[in-house]
Amino acid sequence: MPELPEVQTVVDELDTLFRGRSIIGVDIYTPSVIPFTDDDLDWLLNRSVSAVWRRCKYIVFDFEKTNDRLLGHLRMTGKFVSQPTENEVKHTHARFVLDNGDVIHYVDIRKFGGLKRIGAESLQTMPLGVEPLSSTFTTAHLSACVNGRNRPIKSFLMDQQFVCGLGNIYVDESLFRSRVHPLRPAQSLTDKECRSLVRSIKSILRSAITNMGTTLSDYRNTENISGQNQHYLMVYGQTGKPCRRCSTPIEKIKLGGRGTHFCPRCQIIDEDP
DNA sequence: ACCACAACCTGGCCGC
DNA sequence: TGCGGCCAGGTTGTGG
Repeated sequence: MPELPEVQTVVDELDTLFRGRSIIGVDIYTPSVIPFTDDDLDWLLNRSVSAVWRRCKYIVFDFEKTNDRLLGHLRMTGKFVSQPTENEVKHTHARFVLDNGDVIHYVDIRKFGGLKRIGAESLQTMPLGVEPLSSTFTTAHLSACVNGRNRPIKSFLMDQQFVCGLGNIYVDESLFRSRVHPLRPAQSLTDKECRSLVRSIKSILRSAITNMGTTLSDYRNTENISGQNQHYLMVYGQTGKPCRRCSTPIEKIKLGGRGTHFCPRCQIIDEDP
């Protein structure tokens, strides 16, 4: 479910809920999802949270008086909620009780996501690329990365080791805005197209964060409220509908096992027909 | 080194 | 109603 804008929305709320609070109770219902040992629980209980933040699509909990952290990932259907509905109670795998009485539940239908304790240096050794909203994500960086890579530009952008945080929705939307066909070999992009893509990606992610993320079915923020960005999608999930730029019906193909949406007229493969 | 693909789970939807 | 098949916002391991 969640890509960078959704994770950012969740993290902003988690930071408000957790920062400065101590975790005074932890209940684990599904150990495979939240594999805390007794040792981990001893470490965690009564410890104060200093910050909750995001790296790519990972959620990071920092604590006082320790260099260890909690690292979370929502994968497809994970969410943190303070107000679970009846339907979600059966998919709750853990709950955290804070010293102010708040209770935050980790809910995950498909059980792909989860939460684990990591050491201080773990984050740096993970194969994660640049943050797309940072000043290090530039035309020069993208141009250098696509050099020598023949895979489709969509597959390249989905790979978190070059640029991280993008997923299926925002890759399709960014390629549409920059009029680049998803099947174009990455190395075939011109500098001009790389420049355009960098700008599209930053702009689309920022708008999605402003809109509190895209809710298609599962995604909700911690108060179980939907995002609003789904109302602004140009190609994702728009199969058969007229392109909002040229009225040609939006097409959907399979690329790397993922549904891929594009306008066959705006996003051409051949640069000079 | 690069890249495609199956696997991990559950639930919703569509067609028969 | 029921059942099979396909789809889903992500990542990882395997094998060519």
